[in-house]
Amino acid sequence: MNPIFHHLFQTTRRLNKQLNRTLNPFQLHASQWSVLYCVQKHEQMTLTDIWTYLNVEAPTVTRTVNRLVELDWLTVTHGDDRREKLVSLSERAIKQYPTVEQAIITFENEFLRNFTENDANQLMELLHQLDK
Amino acid sequence: MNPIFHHLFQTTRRLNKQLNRTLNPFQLHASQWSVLYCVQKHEQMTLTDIWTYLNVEAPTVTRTVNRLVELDWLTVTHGDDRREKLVSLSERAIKQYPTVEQAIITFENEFLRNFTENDANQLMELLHQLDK
DNA sequence: GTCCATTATTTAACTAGGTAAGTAATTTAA
DNA sequence: TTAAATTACTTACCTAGTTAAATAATGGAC
Repeated sequence: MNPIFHHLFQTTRRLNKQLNRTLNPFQLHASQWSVLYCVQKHEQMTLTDIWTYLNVEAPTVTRTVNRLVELDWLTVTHGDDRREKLVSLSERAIKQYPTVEQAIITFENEFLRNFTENDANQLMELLHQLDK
Repeated sequence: MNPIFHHLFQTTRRLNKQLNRTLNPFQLHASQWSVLYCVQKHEQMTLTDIWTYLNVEAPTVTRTVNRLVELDWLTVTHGDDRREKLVSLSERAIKQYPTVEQAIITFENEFLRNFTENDANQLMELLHQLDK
């Protein structure tokens, strides 16, 4: 296995693990947060909007959204097209969002403490290069 | 969510997915391959050796090794310390290893086709920076 | 030698990713 | 206007990561 791949996998595993620990006080996981994040940003999204944005498969999002509805972070309504589910933050989520967001920002700064603006740009550029 | 994290997650998800597709003809998955790879490299490893090397938790390796034994890619024996499991490639795995390895190498070259030696070093360096 | 701490592995239960195949609503086209 | 194709989402089933707690073998202190 190419050492680059090995390192990529290891870094993202560690990132995910530490994100989970950060979110633990809120009973949230990293992937759940990424859904909350984009729903908050767009105010309202369909499931297709979400899985397209996050670049994961539809069934993954179905499951995560259902869980977040159970946990009262999300609410779901229907629009004119009755196939679609319209997802938005619950009342409770709207109240708690800033607190969670602050914990995430603090964590991100810690995780990137050895990263300059330039390092960040370089990394983005290199990852982009792999996408082509 | 910081765009760097978003991109890191997306890139590794895509890498994993494409690795799985590459390995599909051999009825193998990416994580299973990473175990075969390090066992082949070290000839014989304990479970602890494996999860330390791969930097994952012990139960993950227990499960993957069991599956690979079922699929006749690995064989397990016991040493003097009867708590330990000594893992090595099966006869079948030794025969088929070069074929799988070649498929992986071809895939890696394709995945990294836009990457120069210098890009690779830069990426390694940046990931290393995040580990500190 | 016996008791206790440590080490190696496992089990159980959860989240999260994937594919393949299914259902129901909508759209297209003849 | 109805039949076929497409779209949105779900269900079922697999791999793979995690934590917490259990079991069994080993090693050390006395």
